[in-house]
Amino acid sequence: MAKQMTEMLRGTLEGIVLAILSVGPAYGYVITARLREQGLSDIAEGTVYAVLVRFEQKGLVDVEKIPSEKGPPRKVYSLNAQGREYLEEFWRTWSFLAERLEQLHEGGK
Amino acid sequence: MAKQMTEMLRGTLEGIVLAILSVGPAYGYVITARLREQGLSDIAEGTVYAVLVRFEQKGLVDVEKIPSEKGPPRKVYSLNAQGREYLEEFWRTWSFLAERLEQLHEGGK
DNA sequence: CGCCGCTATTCAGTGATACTATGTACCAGT
DNA sequence: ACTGGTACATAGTATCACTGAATAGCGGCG
Repeated sequence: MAKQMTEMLRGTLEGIVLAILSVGPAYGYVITARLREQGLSDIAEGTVYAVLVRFEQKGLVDVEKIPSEKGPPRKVYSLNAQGREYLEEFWRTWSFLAERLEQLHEGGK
Repeated sequence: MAKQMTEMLRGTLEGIVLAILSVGPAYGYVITARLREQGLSDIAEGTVYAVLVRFEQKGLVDVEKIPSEKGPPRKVYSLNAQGREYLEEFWRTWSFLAERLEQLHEGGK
C-alpha cells in the first residue's frame, strides 16, 4: 500500500468502519470484504479486528455471538447510541478537515 | 484538541504543510501562524518543526538559513521537484479517500 | 540595567494506531 | 485426508502528532 495511505487511514479507518456499522450490524469478515469492494483493498484483516476490539472497549457497539453455517461463530457488532454519537463527532471533525484541504487544493492550482 | 482530530491529522498534516509550501517558501514560525489562521488552531509548534525536519530528511525541500530582523535566524524551506511530486501523490491519495468517505457519509444519511 | 514579550527553533518522552505475519478453528466438497 | 473458504485473534514493529519543556536573539519599558 502507498505509505501515505497507511498514515492517512489513521483516524479515518475508525470512522469508515463506524459508518459501515451505521448501515446495519456486521462482523469483521464482511466488513473487511466490504472495504475491499470499496477499493480499500490493502487493509489487513487483523487491522479491522483490532478496530472492532477498540470499539467494544470504548462501548460504542453491542456485540452478539451468532453461529455461522460455515466456519466459526461470528461476532456481530451493532452501533449503539454512544457509537452513533461518536460517528457524528467523527463526521464533524472530518468535514472540517476536508474543507481546509479543499481550500488548499484549490488555492494551490 | 478533539482526540479524533489528532489522529485524523496523521498523514494529512504533512500534505497541509506541503501545500502551504507549494505557494512559496516559508519557515516554521509563519507556517504555524498560517495554520492557526486556517482554523487549525491547536497544532503545536513543535509538531510543525518535526514535519519540516522530516521533509528535509526525505529530500522534499531545499533549506536556506536567512537572518531575521528580530529573533534568531529563520530556516526557510522551499519545495523542490521531488516535493512537488510527493504533494501530487498526496492529493491523489487524499482524493481517493475523500471520495470513499463522501460515499459513506451520503449513504449513511 | 533587568525584565518582559515577541520571534524562532529544537528535542526528549509519550500515546495511539495501522501494519506484518502469523496462529487457531470450523465446515464442505473432492 | 486435503484443500479452500469462512472467521477471529494477537505479538511485535514503525510512524507520527502531542506535551512540555529549553534555548536564543532582539526591542521596548520602567
